[in-house]
Amino acid sequence: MSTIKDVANLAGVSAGTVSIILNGKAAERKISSKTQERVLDAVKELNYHPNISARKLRSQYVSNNPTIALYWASDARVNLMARFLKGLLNATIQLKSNFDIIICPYKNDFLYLENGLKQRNIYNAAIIANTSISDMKYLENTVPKIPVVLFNRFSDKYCAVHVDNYKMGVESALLFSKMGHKNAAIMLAKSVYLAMDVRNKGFMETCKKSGIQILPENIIISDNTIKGGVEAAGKFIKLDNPPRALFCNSDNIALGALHVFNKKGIKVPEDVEIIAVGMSSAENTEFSNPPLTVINIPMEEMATSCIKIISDIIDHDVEKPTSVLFDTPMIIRDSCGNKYKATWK
Amino acid sequence: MSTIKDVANLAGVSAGTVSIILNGKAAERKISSKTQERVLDAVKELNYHPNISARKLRSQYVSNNPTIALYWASDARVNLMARFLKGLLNATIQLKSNFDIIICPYKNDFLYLENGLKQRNIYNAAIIANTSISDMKYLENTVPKIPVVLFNRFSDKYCAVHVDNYKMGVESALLFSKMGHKNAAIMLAKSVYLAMDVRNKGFMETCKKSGIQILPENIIISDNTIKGGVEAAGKFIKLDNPPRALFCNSDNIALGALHVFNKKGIKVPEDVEIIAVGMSSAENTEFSNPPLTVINIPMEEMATSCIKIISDIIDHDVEKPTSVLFDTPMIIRDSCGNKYKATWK
DNA sequence: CTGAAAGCGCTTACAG
DNA sequence: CTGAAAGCGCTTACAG
Repeated sequence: MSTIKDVANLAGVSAGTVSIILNGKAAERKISSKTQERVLDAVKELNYHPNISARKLRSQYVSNNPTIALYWASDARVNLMARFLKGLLNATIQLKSNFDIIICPYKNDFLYLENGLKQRNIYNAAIIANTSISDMKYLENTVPKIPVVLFNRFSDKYCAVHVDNYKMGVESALLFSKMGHKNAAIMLAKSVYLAMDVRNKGFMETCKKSGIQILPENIIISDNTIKGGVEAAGKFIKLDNPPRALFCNSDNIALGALHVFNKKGIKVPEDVEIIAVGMSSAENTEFSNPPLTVINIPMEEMATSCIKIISDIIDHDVEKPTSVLFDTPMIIRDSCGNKYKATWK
Repeated sequence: MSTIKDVANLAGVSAGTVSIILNGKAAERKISSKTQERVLDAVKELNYHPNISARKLRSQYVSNNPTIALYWASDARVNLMARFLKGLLNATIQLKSNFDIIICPYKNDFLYLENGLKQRNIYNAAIIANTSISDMKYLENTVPKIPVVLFNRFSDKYCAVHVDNYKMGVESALLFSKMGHKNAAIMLAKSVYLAMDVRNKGFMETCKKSGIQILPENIIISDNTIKGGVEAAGKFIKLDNPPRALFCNSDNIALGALHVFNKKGIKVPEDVEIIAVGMSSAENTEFSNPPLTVINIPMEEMATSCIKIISDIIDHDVEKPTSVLFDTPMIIRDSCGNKYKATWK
């Protein structure tokens, strides 16, 4: 990286002159056009671009906002990011935008490569989202140089904003049980994320306890996309005895399944009842045909909470790791449990 | 804002000592625990947080990435942001992540309050998205201190990545005309954005030329949300003679309308044909019931293009404002024009 | 155990 | 018309 001095040397002028020209004050300071030309040529030749840190430091009238890194797995569902960012924007507006939020895409399982966590001179703090199992292992065994808040994950060691994934599975199984089901199917997003596995576990273990059978062939694995749901439903309808209860650990999958069911004349909830985990925008499941019963993960509120914790940390108001557990309310709609709507807690 | 010197003074030590303690090297340097305590107390009392710019400047082993501001209207559709960010992440990964992207939420009509454009010491360059009419006016009449790329807008004065909104409306009208329609309805997102108005104009003017009538009562205005579409459809079905051709200037609205039509037993495309402008994630319209015919705005590719232009600007490879116009292909699906699928360009 | 000083890359008031 | 120098807030090698 070349500096203003390099440019000055190449152009045969002083650094101050280069600065004046680059800041558009050449006319005002009556710099000769020849000098200007030489300087601009040198800038191009050296591919010089100014060091913003130095500029900021020097020109102090600029408010110096704390810089927050948002580590987001680049292959994670983008819809989630949208909901997250919505909450985050709300928070920054509420808190009068006192932070610079920098988006740091990372590859799952490779969080350990990120320098921002290892050095204290890049960001003031970090929010880490979508960690894989091995990313979490890395975090458990390292000491980041900056304060960290985990999004949608939990650890004793860190501040965390999370939900009870196991409970989501449990409640879905309980509702199916209440509806009298003895068999269930499950569509799973294949995933490097812990959270989804825990959901499945909660569902399956509670089914077992409640006398609901889940045959191995009724466990269908797919991508966490609408298309993935379409493919999963293709397998589902070919089953010999398709269960009349279906749990989807992501609403994308459920929307894809719904598409296929509608096309094939399979009626929801008459022929099959569906419960999904609400990860993407609430509107999508609220106005599907039929509207889907979902367990809603309040992404926006969780994001806001993240920012508030970060804000407290930066103000030195956090003594030790604190975590916030968000409730995940079951939103009963037409696809399952409508007759219990009034009584379901 | 307090500095390390303030902390040092209050604690009665030198700035160097404070730095050592704050960087976790107290043990290694055998700083007495009393001193450490005094310093940490002072940090808290002054609510000190380190100036990242100064840290970066001093510790040069940190790569000094150019900082790009992403100005995004905070009330704009979040789904759009998701698609945009997807393209942006792809680009940063492709280009080996040579940029720091800072999210700068702004309020529509108030872009002129943003300091980042007026000073050259905050960001190296900016992408501006979702400008309102008055924001555009501001941009036309000002000279930003940093390079700017407009997203989904056009101006002679700036680099821009955009689409032909008028043409979208024209092509929709032409397809309806080809299908033999003589009447059409239109559901419009009420909007501060220019782009949407231009679409409507293109549609309406071409309808007129093609002998398609749009009665005033067949122009329905709603929010650019699925719920908005639900409400608009509520009005639509109460019309005395609802047209059999419906243009929605956003796919959100179309999805909401579809929800209502399905519920009321109105068949698409038999009873009414729909064309929508595809702004949110492609999957949503691909797997609706029925799948929607859309004019797709390639948000992801446009975002990637933005980053590439920014990259060229920073490398001094852009002489004067360049703009990239993206094609918006009509994707024919079941909701309209299926019989022309093969022949439609 | 702690301090004084140099220097990161810039900008700007001042001098000539 | 242009240059030399100070200084923004930090960190670190060095001195004691």
